Amino acid sequence: MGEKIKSSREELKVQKREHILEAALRIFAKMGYNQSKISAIAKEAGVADGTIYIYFKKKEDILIAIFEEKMTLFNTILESDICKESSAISQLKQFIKTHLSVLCENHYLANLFTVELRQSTRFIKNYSNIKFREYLAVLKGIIVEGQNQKIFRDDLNISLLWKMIFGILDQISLFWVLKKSKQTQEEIEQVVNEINHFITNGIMTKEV
Amino acid sequence: MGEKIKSSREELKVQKREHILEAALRIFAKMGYNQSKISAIAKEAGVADGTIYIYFKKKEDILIAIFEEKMTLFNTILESDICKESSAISQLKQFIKTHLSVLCENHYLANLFTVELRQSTRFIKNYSNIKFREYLAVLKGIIVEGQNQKIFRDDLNISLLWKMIFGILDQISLFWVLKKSKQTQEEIEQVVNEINHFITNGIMTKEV
Amino acid sequence: MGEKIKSSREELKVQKREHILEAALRIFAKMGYNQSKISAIAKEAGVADGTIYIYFKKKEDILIAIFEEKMTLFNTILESDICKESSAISQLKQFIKTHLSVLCENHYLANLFTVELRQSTRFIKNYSNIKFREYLAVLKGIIVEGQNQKIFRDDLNISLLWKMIFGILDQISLFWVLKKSKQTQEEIEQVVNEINHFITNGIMTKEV
Amino acid sequence: MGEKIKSSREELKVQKREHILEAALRIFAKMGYNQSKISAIAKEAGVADGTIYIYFKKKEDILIAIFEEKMTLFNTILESDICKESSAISQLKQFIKTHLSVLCENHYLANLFTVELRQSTRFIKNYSNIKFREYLAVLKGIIVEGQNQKIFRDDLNISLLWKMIFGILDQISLFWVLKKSKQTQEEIEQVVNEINHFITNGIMTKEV
DNA sequence: TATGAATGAGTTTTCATTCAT
DNA sequence: AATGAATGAAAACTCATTCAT
Repeated sequence: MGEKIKSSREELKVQKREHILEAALRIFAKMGYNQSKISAIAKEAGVADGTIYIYFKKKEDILIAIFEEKMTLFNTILESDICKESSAISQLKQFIKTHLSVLCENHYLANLFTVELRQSTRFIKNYSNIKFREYLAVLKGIIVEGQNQKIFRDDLNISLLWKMIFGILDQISLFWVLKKSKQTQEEIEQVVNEINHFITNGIMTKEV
Repeated sequence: MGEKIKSSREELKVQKREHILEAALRIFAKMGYNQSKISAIAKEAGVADGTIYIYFKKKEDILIAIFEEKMTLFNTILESDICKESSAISQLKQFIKTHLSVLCENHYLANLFTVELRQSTRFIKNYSNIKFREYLAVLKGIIVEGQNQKIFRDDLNISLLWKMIFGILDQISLFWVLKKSKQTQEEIEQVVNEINHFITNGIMTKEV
Repeated sequence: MGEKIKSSREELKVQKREHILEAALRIFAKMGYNQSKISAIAKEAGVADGTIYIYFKKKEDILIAIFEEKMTLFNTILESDICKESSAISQLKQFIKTHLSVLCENHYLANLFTVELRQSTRFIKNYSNIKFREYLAVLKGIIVEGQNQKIFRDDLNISLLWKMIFGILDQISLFWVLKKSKQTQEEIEQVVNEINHFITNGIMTKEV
Repeated sequence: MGEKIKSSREELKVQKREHILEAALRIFAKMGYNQSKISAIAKEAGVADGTIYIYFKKKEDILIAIFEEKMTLFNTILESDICKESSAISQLKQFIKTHLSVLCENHYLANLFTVELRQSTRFIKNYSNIKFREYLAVLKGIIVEGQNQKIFRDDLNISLLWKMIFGILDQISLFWVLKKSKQTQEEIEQVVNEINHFITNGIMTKEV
């Protein structure tokens, strides 16, 4: 019984923590990390300023926690979507599609990933970025798989390639964030196809 | 005579302004924009804090002024390098090479372009980016030229393509900025070739 | 119980606000409004600089808050003193006496009313002066009452008259503030009589 | 010849000084003394910031100089107007009229006298106010003259009386300054008559 | 655990005044 | 004498973080 109460209490804590993170995500997206005041986040979450510090040690920890949490979710979705596909070529396409769809669905998150995260210098430079490495592992896995399947060229510089692909997706997402209007499902589909075609075949005309 | 004195005075002002911008660029690179104190910039420039405000109205204006100035230079170099090449294919390669070389040469500038500028809400959201549009015009020009020369596919979505290419170059530069070690000329050459190959031909193996 | 705690907390806030206002009044009197630093007020009140800003948004708000508070008290005393008198002639005399006595008693307040308030552009130009209007209403009431009682002339220009009477009292108070030495009860009595005589009968010799 | 050149040079200096004072008066009236920047005065006067300091040692000296200059002029007009009248009763009326007319004519000056001068605490408290004493001497002279002529009561407390009369005129002027609209000649005449009646006869009905 | 009042270090910006030209 | 660029002290105000209740 004591256990149950305790676990229910802990569950409440987890929920409140989640609640604060969601509030912070909205405030960060609206104001930018540096302009976001703890008091604004507290108000948005409906708690007192001090309460924030029961759940997070420093302001930056909120940013990191959101990233951790969201990136975990992001990776989960990504992996689950990818494993449905067997050929590397369709996996890659799915990777592109999931990346863009999820961020398009969640504007706050897209803003965080493409804009805010670069603002926390310490974050970019010093934070040992396990979750981002997991994201990359998925991408790298697809590439290597494609090479094994003899679909992708053997001479690809993988560490260069993932940067290029991530750069492409990040830039498109950034554009959508700044544009602010949401894309339709068809528009996303179309863009995914074009990106996919670009990545696989490049821009040159087919030589005879 | 009055004219000469006046123009010499104005010239001094221009020089001092330049001096402050260079100092600010170094401080921004070292500390990040938000952590850079006006007093640190003033000290680096060897002037009083108040002097900064003779040349710039607000701190953010310094950031934007550096961008304007450097981007102008950047575009000049870019255009001059491009016009030496006649075929769109070699122009594109040159575009990649110049972009990466210049930023690799100038670490401070690369940091500003890839990291600091995204910190300025005003810059990224409200600033109608004339210099950046000029940069894009060059890139778009190359693409269209390539299409006219029947080298590049006719069905390319240009506004998507430039984002992808810019995304690639931006991401590679960002990586180099964070890595901090400078690339050798050979390494750059190698990366340029690989990026160029990727953009033109994609990642798939040649089908028979 | 929650209520009680809350109300006790709120009571403490009210007290501290009061405490800051009293401290500010002393500092304003010593240094003048413009020369009074927030840090000096905070020190005088025994709180941190930032604490001031929990209670007042801007420095000028402190000035206005003191005025509001003190003027309310001032009006209360005035009305209570006046209503003891039945004839307009004795009411007027009491009005003069109370005005001068209260300000003579409270040097800080006199300084605020006669000197500091004129320093606040916002106060003097934009502030719709409810408390001052209440003060005037009392004065106007006495005049009209005197007219009804056929004691005061019927052809008096009331809006001119209150300015004259207020001008007289303000000027005498200003003189005492600048003089710094306190008046004795007898001196005040004497001055009140003379002012009263002046206002009621003017300066001319009685004509036969 | 040397003399002439020198005197012409000195005359130019005097003119430029005057020019700066007029500019400062306008700026002080528009912005208030504390909000008036030296650079704004310099711009209004069409000179460089530094030039101001050739003519005045400190910012406050400009305020004092304006006061000296304008008060001298004010006194001159006052005396010249007064000496035309022979009876103390008409001199007093003329005093009231000149005071109000001049300040009504010159809004900037009225603002300076009624609002700005009280802002410079040092000015009010420490400045040995010769010009103001001259102004008072005129007023006192009229009162004493009236007593000699047996027109004004013998038991008047002169040092109290001048404060009352000055307080009245100052308050009416202040009201006009804040009101901002200019009075017509008829309105002034009317007010002068009413003030005069008040000062001479008070507010009571004539007893039989 | 939750609160929110209190803290005070920290930073941008202003502006009277100076002084080399 | 005139200029106006340079100075740098000064001060209002902010806000992440703490801690008594």
